[in-house]
Amino acid sequence: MTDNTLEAVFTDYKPLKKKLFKTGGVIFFQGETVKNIFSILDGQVKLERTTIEGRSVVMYTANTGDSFAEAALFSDTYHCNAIACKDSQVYFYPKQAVLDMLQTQPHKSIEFIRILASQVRSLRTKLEIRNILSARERILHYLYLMADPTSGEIFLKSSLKSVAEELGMAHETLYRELARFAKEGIILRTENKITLCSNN
Amino acid sequence: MTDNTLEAVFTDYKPLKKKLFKTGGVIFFQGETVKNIFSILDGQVKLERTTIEGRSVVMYTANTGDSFAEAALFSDTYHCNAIACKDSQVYFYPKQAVLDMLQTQPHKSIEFIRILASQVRSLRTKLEIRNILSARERILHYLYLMADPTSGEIFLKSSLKSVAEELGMAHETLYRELARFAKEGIILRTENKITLCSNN
DNA sequence: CGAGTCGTTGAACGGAATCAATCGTCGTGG
DNA sequence: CCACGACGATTGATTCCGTTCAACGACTCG
Repeated sequence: MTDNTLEAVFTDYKPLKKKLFKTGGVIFFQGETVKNIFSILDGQVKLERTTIEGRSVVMYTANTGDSFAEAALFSDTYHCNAIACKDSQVYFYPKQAVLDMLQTQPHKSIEFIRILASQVRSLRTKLEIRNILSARERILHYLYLMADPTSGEIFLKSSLKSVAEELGMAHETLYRELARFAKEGIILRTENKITLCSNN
Repeated sequence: MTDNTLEAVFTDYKPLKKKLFKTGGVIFFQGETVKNIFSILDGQVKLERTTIEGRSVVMYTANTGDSFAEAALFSDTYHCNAIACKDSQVYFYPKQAVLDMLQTQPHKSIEFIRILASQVRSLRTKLEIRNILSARERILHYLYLMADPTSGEIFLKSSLKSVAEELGMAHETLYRELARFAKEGIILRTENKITLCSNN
């Protein structure tokens, strides 16, 4: 849906470096010098940081087609760890080459701005959802935002468990509330589709 | 701290439109055609959306120096409402003029990319904090991120109440936990400063 | 076929929201 | 100038919602 890929920016940048990371493989560590930014040809990568107590906190989960660490273009070191959570094919874009390209090719930088702007909007939406304290209303608002405006249909691309993670709640809570919504007739559920029943 | 202002991008863009909005004044509504993007000379503006039940949810609070609605550059309509929550002086940057400028002046577009990248990083950090379910640990992690790495000092720029809002919890909870931290000797509190006691 | 994961539901506990009351400060207008 | 209202900070009491622990079926994959 959101077209977050850098590939459009790099259509004619041929000498791409590509590398396969096994599940658990480290693309970079927090504090390392920034040499590249990345996009995922296929797989999944988590950006995470460690808390004082040593627990890891997920900042962002990048999927196939997404780019990540673009924000590091203007930073000397990475601010988090990047770990492959599936076997992943990852493209490397050297930082300096990217900066040069943006400097010299206006339409590429506009495209890059478009991608970043789309990321900003998507992140704001996620934060907006988190600003709702009640789990029930948070889920409802999420469904409302995700649903097709006319049909009210939501096609689940990912597992409910990862949706729960995105919503910032225990997955059990999501299951329970969805069951309750279904019982109350607010939603209809099939295999991988949820339909919002608009009875206003 | 984060230099989110657009002014650097517009140093030589003279014919600025500036307007004063009283508290509660509407800069734009969701659904309106995008004509401008904005920055705040002085004041505070909330970007919000309405839920199905009619409650308003804050997406973003922009303060003096911040720009907002830059993500709307690539959108036909605004995706949220913008309301002044203090009397605010707001700069207008016509959308098309901005796009033209980015197209023609590479160093400006690089600067714009830098601003957007910084916003992405800041939003990711906020989201990272929200991924911690326990209020206690969330506050602790927030303090850790905000503190000066060497001195452990945190200077409170805003009210604790707005910090609580940013952390996504009731303000009473924040007060209580801070009091508890102080009692446990984890932090030291003075008027507008919190110091993390590093006893690892 | 067993290990791993998702989806689902139950039970119980605890933590965080909510309601409420007080105090101090600041700005404003009569 | 002082009273009043608004708001932030703080703390207490209570309620309830959501986490956590637990158990089970279904499914996939090696």
